[in-house]
Amino acid sequence: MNFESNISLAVDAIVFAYANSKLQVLLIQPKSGPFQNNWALPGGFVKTNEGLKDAVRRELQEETGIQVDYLEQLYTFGDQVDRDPRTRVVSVAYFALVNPKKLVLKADTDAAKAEWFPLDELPQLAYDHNIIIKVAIDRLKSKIQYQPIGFDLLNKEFVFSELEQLYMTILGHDIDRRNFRKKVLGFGILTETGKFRSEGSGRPAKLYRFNVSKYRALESKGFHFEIK
Amino acid sequence: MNFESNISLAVDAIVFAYANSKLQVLLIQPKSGPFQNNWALPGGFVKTNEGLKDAVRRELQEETGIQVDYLEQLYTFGDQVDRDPRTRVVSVAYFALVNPKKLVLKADTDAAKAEWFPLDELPQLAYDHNIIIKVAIDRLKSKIQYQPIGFDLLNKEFVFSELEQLYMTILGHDIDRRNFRKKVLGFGILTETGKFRSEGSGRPAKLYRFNVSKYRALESKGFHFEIK
DNA sequence: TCATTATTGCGTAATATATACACAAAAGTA
DNA sequence: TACTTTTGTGTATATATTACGCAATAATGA
Repeated sequence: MNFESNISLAVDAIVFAYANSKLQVLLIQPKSGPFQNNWALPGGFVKTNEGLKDAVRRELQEETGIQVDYLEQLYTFGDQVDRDPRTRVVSVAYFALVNPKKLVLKADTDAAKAEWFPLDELPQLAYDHNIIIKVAIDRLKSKIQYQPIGFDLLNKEFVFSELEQLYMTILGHDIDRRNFRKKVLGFGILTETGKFRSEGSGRPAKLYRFNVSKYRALESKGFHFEIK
Repeated sequence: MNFESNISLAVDAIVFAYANSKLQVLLIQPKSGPFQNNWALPGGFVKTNEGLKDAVRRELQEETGIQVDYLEQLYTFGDQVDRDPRTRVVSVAYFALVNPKKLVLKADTDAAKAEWFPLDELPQLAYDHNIIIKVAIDRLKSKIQYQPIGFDLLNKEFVFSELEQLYMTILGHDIDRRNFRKKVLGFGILTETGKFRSEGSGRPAKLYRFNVSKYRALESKGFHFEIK
């Protein structure tokens, strides 16, 4: 059996952040290749002795200096043989979330030019990356409804209106403040910090924290997170 | 940039069928390689100019002679560098369903030895295929709850008790016959054929058919299939 | 052929969940 | 100190889910 392959294996990362009531995607400016005028998802070829997830983490570090808060495999793009005009490349796309602190990109890495783009202002994208982003948005939209991953898009301590805004932005429909609060608090997975935050005018808001261990405990007892 | 790769790309298929109130998985006996004494998932290396899904279909045809009724990408296994003791192999696993007619495997293809195994009687498996199957079961379990893929495991014309049994088997808990029927019929995605089936003793049962176009129409109007 | 057994088909009441909706409290601002 | 902004809270209604028993139809065997 011959193990030589003419297929190159790459990974790409779709990193989402949340700022200004908008979802943001992290893009880089390719230094080389056929798409130097376009922006692209961070990513690159997998090394022979490197796990896929490790490859994503490495590329993200190298190209953007970012360490993500949530990372999961999204989909492997390899049905279209000419995705990359140079050679056959199959790409395993990963889906990542970061909290707002990561929005300021450090320039002190050997990072390529990297920037955040709001979803509704995406530039021309390289390869099939617009399709990949679409798939990632779908995943985010559906997963945020049955897994508590939204908290990874917020600061550790957050205010109810932020959580609510986040869900409205991602799901694309209004949410009743009272019912939302009632439901989420009813889960018993948030801890009051006792602190308040006062942003401009208006009554100061209670700061909450997502309680991972409580969530895990409830989950193992059959609790099922769900927000529609 | 150098495109040579030492990573081989494979596809594997987890094909489920439903028989004797049990889920069955399709396995093959490897002709070569380090696992000739074990059974393995059908699959093989992807050709340079072949889409991933095409590769799965080809391998399934070659190794088992089967054409599946439902096929979707499951997960790409590539975090463990030594999954295959011979060389680095990343495998894109696909998840497939077939109806009961396909349970009789044709011997007239150039198929390797292929057999159906009930999930609770799986033999020793090659590579990390037991893990892959576990992931596939999880997917089936969750997906059958929000997509009408269960019908792909039944004959075109089926009886309510079969559908109910299928769900009980996969979800692993009892279902109230009346509530189940009420709910599913309420969806409006089944068509009565007008025919009946009498299996042994007992009152003959109405034969139904899954109405794909009705489902699509409802879906586009916001209908959301869900069975817990 | 008639009683028995097995399986299907069906409705209603009780409970739980989701939705709709308005006003007071706490801060900043003019 | 009046006005604006934002947060925090409860109740009534509608909807969905669950629990539950009995008659109809066929095969089987005494």
